[in-house]
Amino acid sequence: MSEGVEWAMHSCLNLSWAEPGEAVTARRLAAFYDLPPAYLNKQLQALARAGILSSVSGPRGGFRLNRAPEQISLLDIVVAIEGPEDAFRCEQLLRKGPGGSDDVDYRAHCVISQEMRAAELEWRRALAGRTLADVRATVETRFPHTPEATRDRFVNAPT
Amino acid sequence: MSEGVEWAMHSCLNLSWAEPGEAVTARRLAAFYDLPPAYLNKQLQALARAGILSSVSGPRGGFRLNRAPEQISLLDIVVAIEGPEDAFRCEQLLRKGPGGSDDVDYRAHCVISQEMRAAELEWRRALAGRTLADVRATVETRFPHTPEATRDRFVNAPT
DNA sequence: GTCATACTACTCGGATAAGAACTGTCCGAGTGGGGTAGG
DNA sequence: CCTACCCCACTCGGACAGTTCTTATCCGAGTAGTATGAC
Repeated sequence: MSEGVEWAMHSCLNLSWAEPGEAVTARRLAAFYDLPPAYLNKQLQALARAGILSSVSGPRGGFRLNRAPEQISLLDIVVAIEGPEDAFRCEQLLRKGPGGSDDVDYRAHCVISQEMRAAELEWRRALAGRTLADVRATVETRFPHTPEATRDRFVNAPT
Repeated sequence: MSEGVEWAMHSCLNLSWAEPGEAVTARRLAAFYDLPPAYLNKQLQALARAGILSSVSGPRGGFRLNRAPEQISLLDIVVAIEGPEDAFRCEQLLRKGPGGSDDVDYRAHCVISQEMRAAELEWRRALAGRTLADVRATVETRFPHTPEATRDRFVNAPT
């Protein structure tokens, strides 16, 4: 899995602590964890294309959450970065096997493909059932000073 | 996910239909689906290193299942090819964040890491709960001629 | 006829290239704010 | 003093290289079977 998923998760979480309506630049988000700003920008663009973030150009521009954290599942973020296709992609080997036919969609009929898909469905279900708001609430319970510290850092970023 | 996982699944399934004690060469297994024999051989080597297959060199050599199909879970095969590490690897970004410490293992404490791990655990649980014997039984129920057709092809492979 | 031996063909195994995907960087299009000159 | 305009700095956005991982291939080590020759 791409490393950008982790960056996107942490950045969305940090954005959820920003002042409402405030746009945060990719550079400031990158400064949190010493990430390459241009590359993080690329990931944020993907999140914007997926409708998770909205982007504003120019001075006072940046990114902000486009939906309430309750409406953003972890699966949404993963899909925005990794794409919608399954990790296990059935190449329909059975077409070339004994008794294989070109008219059959083996992605649906191959038992192995079914099992792999069922497993990935469990993974997706788990991620779809947790939202950014859940994560934020858990963090705030364990580390109550985090929202304040994050907002501070938005304002007083080292660069 | 590597394409080799699919090849390994189908090859293990085919091997489960071989005569007991019969070794099948990588070339014959590759002929099933027009796969590159040398590259499939590489995947079979990984399965052998993982203890799923046993390999025999020389004439009359090849690969065969090293355990009963009931003792081979789909997760075993995936791990043999893809390796044991998680798809989502936590880079411990929080170390560089506000209040981050070098002495904390954020793979265990970061909430995002925990959520991603929980989801992958569901995926692993689903794969670990299904064995090669389960898949074989399902295939034999739906396509009763498959075992015979497979053994035929082991003997009369086109090359 | 029987046995030992050398040979050959065949297989796995790891070392070696080609290609693709991920990672990282750069510059241009567009925008909002501030300064400046005029009224 | 107020207003309109222009300039500029700043940000996203997509196009452009570097690096790692996956995919694919090739040749050598080792082995079982076979043919051969001696006894």
